[in-house]
Amino acid sequence: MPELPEVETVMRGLESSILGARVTKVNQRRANLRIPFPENLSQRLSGAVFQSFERRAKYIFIHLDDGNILIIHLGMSGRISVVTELIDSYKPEKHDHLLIGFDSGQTFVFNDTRRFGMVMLMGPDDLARHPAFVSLGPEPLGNEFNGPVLHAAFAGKKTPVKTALLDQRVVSGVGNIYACEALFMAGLHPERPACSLSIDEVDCLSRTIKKVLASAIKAGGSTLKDYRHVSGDTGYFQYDFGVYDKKGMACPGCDCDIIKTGGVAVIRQSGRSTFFCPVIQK
DNA sequence: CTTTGGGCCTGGACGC
DNA sequence: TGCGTCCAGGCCCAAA
Repeated sequence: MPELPEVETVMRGLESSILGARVTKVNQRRANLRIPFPENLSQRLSGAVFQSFERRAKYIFIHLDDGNILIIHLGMSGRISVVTELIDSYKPEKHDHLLIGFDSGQTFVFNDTRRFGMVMLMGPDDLARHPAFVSLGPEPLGNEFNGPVLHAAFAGKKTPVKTALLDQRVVSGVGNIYACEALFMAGLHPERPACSLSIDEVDCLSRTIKKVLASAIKAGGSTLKDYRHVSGDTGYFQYDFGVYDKKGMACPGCDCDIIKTGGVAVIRQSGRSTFFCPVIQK
């Protein structure tokens, strides 16, 4: 489900609903998701204040007042909701794996059907050394990400540009939807070897990545299936997709005859579906 | 080193 | 109605 815009939206929702709340009780309802829950999670969280929130790549960092950081990854189907209900009166639903109750009377609910999500808890030193974070590429919305930086990251990479964009060491936070959409907006064919793009093409691509991510954040992310804001609302960027999930349809940039062109095409690259317009993406 | 493929899970869509 | 197959927003690891 969640790529950068969805994770950013969830993080902002947490910020506006439980900033400064103190944990009163934790109900961990199974031993693991993709990885085991942290040891003694309940004891270590109890009494802690959720002091600030941050997104890095597709991870949410929650800074606690004891200096530790609660890290959450939503995997494919992870969903966080904050309900105005005491933890003891909340009736867990199927796939609710972690409940955190606060002194504000609210309850944080982490639901994850497929259990590809992750929860970690560690101090800043361990975080800085952790293999999941050391090799993360630049944040695409920051100034540290631009055409020259992306061009350098593509240098020597023969892998298709679409696949390269999914590599979190190249740029962090971009997933399958926004990789397809950014390439579409840049008019670039997804099968081009990453190293074959000119400076100008990569410059354009770096701008379309920023643009599509920023637009998607404004729209509150894309809801295909599981994804919801912490309030339960859906995102609506899915209505702005140019090519993703639009096999056989006319792309919005193209007035060609789809009977002749077949409309939006789908191919498989490294096991993932890539949607693109064969007419305008070269 | 780079790149690909399989595995981790559940459930929905589709074909028969 | 049921069964089998394929597919899905991500990430990690083994193998080539």
